[in-house]
Amino acid sequence: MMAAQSLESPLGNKLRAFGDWTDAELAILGSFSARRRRFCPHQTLIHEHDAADDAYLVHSGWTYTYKMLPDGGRQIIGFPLPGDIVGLSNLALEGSAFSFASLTETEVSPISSGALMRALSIESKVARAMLWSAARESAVTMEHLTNIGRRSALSRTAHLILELAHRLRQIGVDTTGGFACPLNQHLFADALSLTAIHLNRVLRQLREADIVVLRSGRVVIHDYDGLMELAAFDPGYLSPPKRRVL
Amino acid sequence: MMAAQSLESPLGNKLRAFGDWTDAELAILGSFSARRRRFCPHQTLIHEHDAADDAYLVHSGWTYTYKMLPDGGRQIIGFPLPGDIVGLSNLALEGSAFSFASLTETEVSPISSGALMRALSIESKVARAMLWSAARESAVTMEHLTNIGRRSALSRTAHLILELAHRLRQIGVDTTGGFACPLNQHLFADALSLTAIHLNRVLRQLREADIVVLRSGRVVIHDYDGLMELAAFDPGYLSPPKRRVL
DNA sequence: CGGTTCGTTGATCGTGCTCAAGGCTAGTGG
DNA sequence: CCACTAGCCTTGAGCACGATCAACGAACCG
Repeated sequence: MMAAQSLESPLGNKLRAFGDWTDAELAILGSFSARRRRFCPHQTLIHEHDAADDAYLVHSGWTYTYKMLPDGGRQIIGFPLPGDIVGLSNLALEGSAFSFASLTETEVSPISSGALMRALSIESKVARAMLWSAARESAVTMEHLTNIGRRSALSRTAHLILELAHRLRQIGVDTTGGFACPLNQHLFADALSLTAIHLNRVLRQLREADIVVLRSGRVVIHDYDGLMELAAFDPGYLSPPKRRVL
Repeated sequence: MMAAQSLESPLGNKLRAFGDWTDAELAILGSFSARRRRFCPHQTLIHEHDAADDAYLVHSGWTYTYKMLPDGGRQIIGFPLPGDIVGLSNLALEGSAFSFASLTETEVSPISSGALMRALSIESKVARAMLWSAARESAVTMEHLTNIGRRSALSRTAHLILELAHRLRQIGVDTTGGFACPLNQHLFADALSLTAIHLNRVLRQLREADIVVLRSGRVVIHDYDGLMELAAFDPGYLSPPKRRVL
């Protein structure tokens, strides 16, 4: 009976294509729906930057995930619908990369990291590290999304430069004052959703303001604080968790 | 010795924050680097839409991931650096959500789905389904990124409407002719990185062209083919794999 | 009723695009 | 040594897409 329920749910519809499900497998899937919680419209289930100990399987209702910018801008990442699982990647992160809110009345099942790990039957540090790695990649993509969607050309150029500097530092490259960078302006432009011509003018602004200079395969940072402020950069989304997650 | 090597590599630097690593754990991590392949600059390692049986751990060099649009536009998703693992999510997908290319000379280790699953010590259909779910979410976000970065307001509005229609259909909602949709124009605008005012004008265009109408919580599609063409929509990234992956 | 939220329209402005041209530098061959 | 090429970078002029500011209308609800 629980089995039947599973395959007739929105999640079941999505997963039907995976072939036949044994009763044992359906029981595990069904266990995700054990606890149910109901939310009124416009409730926030996950706050950006907060620790998210649960992911959520959506049963009914419309929801949305989003990021806010310091200036009040909002970038909606997506609209999770019934059958979607929201925030799997948060389980591997110290703070959520996005906020998650109900749009209509919504019914969800929280999925704890413990329940997920038991369902996947994994419990190893390597697994946690891999999942963190995947989760970080996803957080970086979301950051790019809000960067391109809601920041000015100048600000998002600054943001990308800082992202690269921080990621290089994490793998042991000394970036004080700058770093080697083989990107030409065309690549940069395609990453920032600008034309190479306009990027060029942006780089000139950064150069003339004595903030950062790109030339011949090298990024030279003259005013790190100014760059951080321009970009409203918060490196949290790149860092490995300090406390044990998953 | 392999242990020492592991923690001094770029990946090791990133993962050091996970605490002490036992020799056994380091051996598994080290096994990811067993096979190595070298690539000249500007080689394509993963083609968008192609099956990607391997993920890649980058050892050295700069690389980039991107999506192309029919009109020749390119959206760069990110710049994987040494220590990053590229394409984990592809292992759960039938076709890669992006292309992956070397920028400089690059050294990588392919990670097969088998190797990954052994490392995570999982082998269950539930796990595959969960990982597919996470991978699809990631593919959707990348699609949003290129949508916002490289498409006109009109085209990306059409694209989002089609995404919602297809996802609803996957969970059993009948969307022929339209669907119920509680999004107001402000939400839509924030998802599309437009102002609500401009979105309103875009919606008027779509209405006056008899393509699609949004009104009072309902999307009515009058010209499905026209909408598909406007959006250059390819639903592949939403579908569950038809062949067995992972 | 007044208040609120949402949708609609107009007028104007500006960021970033397009088209076009020219300037560097490195590499190649005379 | 110079001529020539090919990439890449730089700059200018004009344009357009979408933002901003400001109102007003419609529906809903206390």
